[in-house]
Amino acid sequence: MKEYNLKTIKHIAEKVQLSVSTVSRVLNGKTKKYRISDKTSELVLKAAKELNYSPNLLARGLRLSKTFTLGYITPDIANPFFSRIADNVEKYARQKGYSVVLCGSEEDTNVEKSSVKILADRQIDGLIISPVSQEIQHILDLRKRKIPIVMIDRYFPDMGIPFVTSENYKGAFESVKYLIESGHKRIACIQGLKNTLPIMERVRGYKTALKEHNIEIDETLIVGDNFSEQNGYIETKLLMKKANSPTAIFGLSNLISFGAMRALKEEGLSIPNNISLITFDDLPYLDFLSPSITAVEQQGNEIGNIATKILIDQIETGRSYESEGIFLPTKLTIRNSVKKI
Amino acid sequence: MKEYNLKTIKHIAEKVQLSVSTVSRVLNGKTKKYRISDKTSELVLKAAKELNYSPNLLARGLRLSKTFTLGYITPDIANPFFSRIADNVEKYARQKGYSVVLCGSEEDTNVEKSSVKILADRQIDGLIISPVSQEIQHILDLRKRKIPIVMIDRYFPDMGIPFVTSENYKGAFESVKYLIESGHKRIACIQGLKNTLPIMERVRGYKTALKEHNIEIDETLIVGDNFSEQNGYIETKLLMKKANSPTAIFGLSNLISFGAMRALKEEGLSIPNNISLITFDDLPYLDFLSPSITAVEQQGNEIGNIATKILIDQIETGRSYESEGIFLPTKLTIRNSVKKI
DNA sequence: ATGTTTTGCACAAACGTTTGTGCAAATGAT
DNA sequence: ATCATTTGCACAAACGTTTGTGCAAAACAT
Repeated sequence: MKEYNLKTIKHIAEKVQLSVSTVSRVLNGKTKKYRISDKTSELVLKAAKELNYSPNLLARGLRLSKTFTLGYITPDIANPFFSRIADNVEKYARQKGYSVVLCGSEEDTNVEKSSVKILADRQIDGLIISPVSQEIQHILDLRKRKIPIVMIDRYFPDMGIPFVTSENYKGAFESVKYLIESGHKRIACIQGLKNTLPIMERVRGYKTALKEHNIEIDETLIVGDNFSEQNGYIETKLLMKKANSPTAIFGLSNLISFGAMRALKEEGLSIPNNISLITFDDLPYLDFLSPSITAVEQQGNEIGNIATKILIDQIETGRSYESEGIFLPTKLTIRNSVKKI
Repeated sequence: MKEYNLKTIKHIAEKVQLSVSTVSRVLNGKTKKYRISDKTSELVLKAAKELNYSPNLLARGLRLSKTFTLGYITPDIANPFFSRIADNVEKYARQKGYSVVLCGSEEDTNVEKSSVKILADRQIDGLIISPVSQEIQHILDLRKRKIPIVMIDRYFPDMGIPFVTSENYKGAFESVKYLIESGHKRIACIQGLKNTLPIMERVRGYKTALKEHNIEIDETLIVGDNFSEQNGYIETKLLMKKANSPTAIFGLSNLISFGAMRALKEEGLSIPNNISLITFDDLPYLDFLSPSITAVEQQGNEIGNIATKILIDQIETGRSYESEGIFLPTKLTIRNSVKKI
């Protein structure tokens, strides 16, 4: 295998006996502006092709203070909700000429902070993030550097940072309403991370639905504190041991509900006969379970696309996004996991 | 909000009235080598902290020809098999001080080519890739530039490029053996992309198992040609319309089998009474379906971790990996989707 | 006091780009 | 033939680092 020396603009310049500036201008299509003759232009292009030239994006980035790089910080890329978003973020970005560097926050603010710093040091042009907590100074710091940011799923309102999320309140409200209309009164709600807005909004939807139907809110039925499968599992176990156990569970995320299902199965409780279930996040397999599970669908694809579009728009126009938050409608897909009682 | 000017080494130098070289050396902990006094060292560190200095990784990368960046090219990050791998790749890399830029290939060689080029231009230190096809010149070109590469899942043997994959042959062999021992003779096999090695190996395992049990191979039962859910769906529909339809289906990936299940459900065929099913790729929900689905588990976490470890080892030692391929064992988890006949 | 070694740092080049400006040569006008 | 304009390109600086080398001043030795 023969040694392969990376070619630079300089090599082209030497080969065609021109200056690097001329070569650069030709390669960047600025021949008119700098009055490069067609003859030299062709010469340069031919040489570039022959040498298999490819620009060093580090150097360009350094010079231009523009890297065509986006950061994407996600709590858990293995979660299908986030991986679907990542898929769309990456595709959209690539189509627009941007690359995305993927960083995990592992649902841990300190990890998130260090990921933000790494991305900042890499001089990203913009950031997409689903922030772990309400601790956001590191994100505001980024903004001070004039780096556009878009939040996904989780967000902070009134900070002037645009976000794309679902109609969490409405989605939860409709679900619980449906449960109530099916005759349920003791409805448990297993939360994700408590101080995230989607969860706060979903819980608010849950509570409002109960109130509107004159059902007293039993705080002992509002349990859980993170997005893990384990959380769903444990809380379900505990719920079902209660003296006055619920007749329905509303799981506020896919993993939580999965944990709930695992617990119910272990306990020999059947859905929907012994207990009804509705979950946030729809996934294809939910339709194949017995019973199939009623779910609140979020538009993961659109969330990713829109967030990336907004971000790139901000980067390229310099304008900050006019309307702060975008709430995408959810859809309650009714299946067979809720019993009429 | 006050303007925030990014601080450079130069600003520190001015502030403490020293040269940039001294500052750089202090910041890089090279005080002994260059005999920087403790006094100046402390002075510099203090100033750096005060100014909230953070290094520009582009500039450093340019100077050092080392970016601490890995590329990860995957056919479909939304596929849980790949997103799990991505999760582990990113975590391992981060722990070792590397970032990963995520690129999709969309199961398309041309997209893959352009992704490779983008990453190369970004001067990545190494690449992890699940190549789409056997067309690999672009990957060999990367290698000519001395950029270490590790292949995941899909690979080409005997090219001197290390890879981490599953024991596809054995996993398939065991599955089909199990089907045969359950009394099945007409076993269909729905493939993914035909010219990928995992598929070739799985099909080989399938065929060998049949042969060893003196069952004639019926090529019309070997169908399908890509990894999509649709492929599984369509091929299953066609299979079940056949005069002599199979009694069992072996789906060679999670999405394929999911498509198969959808088709079977639509056709009103029940698993395992009307047809048995085994799938490659285990996922948590398979245990919750009725019936639960027998599956060949691949160690996604380990694949990601090992591949990243190998890659970074190569980058940092400069040695190419001694043994070319790593085959991780699969595990057949027997559930209730196969009927004894 | 003189010579030698050590200490402590600064200078400048380099990594590969992009771009404002300057300056000959070619072209045009009269 | 002379002057003005246009054409076509080169020079050099800059982006923020890192690092080989050079050179005073300080410390030491005699």
